[in-house]
Amino acid sequence: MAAAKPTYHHDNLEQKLLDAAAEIVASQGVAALSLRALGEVAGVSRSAPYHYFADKDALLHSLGERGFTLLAEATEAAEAGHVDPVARGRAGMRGYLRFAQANPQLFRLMFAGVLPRRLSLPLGDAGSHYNFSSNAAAKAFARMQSGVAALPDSAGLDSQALMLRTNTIWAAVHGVAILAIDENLKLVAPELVIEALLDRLIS
Amino acid sequence: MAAAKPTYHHDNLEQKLLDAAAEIVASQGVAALSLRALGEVAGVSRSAPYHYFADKDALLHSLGERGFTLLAEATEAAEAGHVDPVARGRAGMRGYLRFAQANPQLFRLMFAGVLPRRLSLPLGDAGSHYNFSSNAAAKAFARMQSGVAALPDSAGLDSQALMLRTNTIWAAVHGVAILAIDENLKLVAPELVIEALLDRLIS
DNA sequence: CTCCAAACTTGACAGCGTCAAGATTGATCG
DNA sequence: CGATCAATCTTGACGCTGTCAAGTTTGGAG
Repeated sequence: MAAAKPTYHHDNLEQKLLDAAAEIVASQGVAALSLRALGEVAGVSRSAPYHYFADKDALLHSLGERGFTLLAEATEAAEAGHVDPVARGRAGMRGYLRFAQANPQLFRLMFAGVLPRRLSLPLGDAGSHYNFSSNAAAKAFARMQSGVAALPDSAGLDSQALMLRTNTIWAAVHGVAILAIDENLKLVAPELVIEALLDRLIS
Repeated sequence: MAAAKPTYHHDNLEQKLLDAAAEIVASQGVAALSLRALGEVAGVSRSAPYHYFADKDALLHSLGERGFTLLAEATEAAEAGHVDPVARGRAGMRGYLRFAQANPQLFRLMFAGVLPRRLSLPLGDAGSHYNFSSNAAAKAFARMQSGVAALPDSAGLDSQALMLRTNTIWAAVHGVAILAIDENLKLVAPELVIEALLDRLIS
């Protein structure tokens, strides 16, 4: 048992706070996350987080950022081992769905419009900009885009057409993920819906 | 100017409250909706709503219910005039997207997982049940399903296959709508994405 | 005219995010 | 070793929130 008395210096409290916040969100949803409960879990007072996050929104933003990094890792891991671009693409999309199912509360947080302060980030090399709620999100999208570019049917597409195709596939898969975690696809397994979409969209 | 003094009996205060709440949500988002502000707008005290709604969640639930009714009306209006099943289906989906774009905050509320107390409603005539966050949502889905059933490619599909196809189309369109209202498709017009999906999914 | 149940208000409480002011600490320098 | 300081964390306080209990007003029935 560590001291129950106030301790003033921790190491890496920022990470500890993020971990605790992630656990609360995962288990009870974003609505249940209060700075006071967070402090209690992290063994720290209610306003300690203000030294690392400007306000609660900034904390949620960091949580979302982490989420997009995890999402990118999950799809990357799902693609690993596949060499055929079509197989890779399909595997990645299945990974996207599985991530959402495994982290429903986090996924909702990432896309529920809760995240403030969207960033305008340079995307690709054309100097075009893409509004994303996080830096990691932009990277994840860029990865996805290069995967789509590698598909046989994408040969010869100009950048605008490639962007359209990437958005199309993404939107479809994302729709399945969102509806799946809200249990709105109950009568049909989400995996079946994903396969049906991939059959039509990826080749 | 009506009396500034407390008035104790209004007519149809429930509707007045819902209207005021809808306006606040539409203009400032669900996070800005407080019962106190609601009471002020409706010219009533802070706890008057408790006579019509068990709590704030119940009020949000009613707002969502109204949203699904409006969504159903919007898609129905979009389909009106088209006789060809394919044209009807495509028009309905375009209406779905336009509704989301015209009512982003409401649409988010309907699908953000904010809505509590999902209902388990009988769907169709097979005695199967479908979890929906509102009664009107179930009706809207049933309408959509009958539209999909009318498509030429749906001929001979059993109920499970038909359900799969409905879910597939819905998920794809819903994904576009959700990403569109969060401005994540900025580099490509959402309308283009919808058309690309309808080309692949509806025929 | 009286009375009552429904409609609405007021007072109060705990919990929330946030800020200002104070307490504690490990590190640095004489 | 002892003093000093900036970084770190706590405590107190404020206004806002959802919610409930108790009180007030009202239209209508008897």
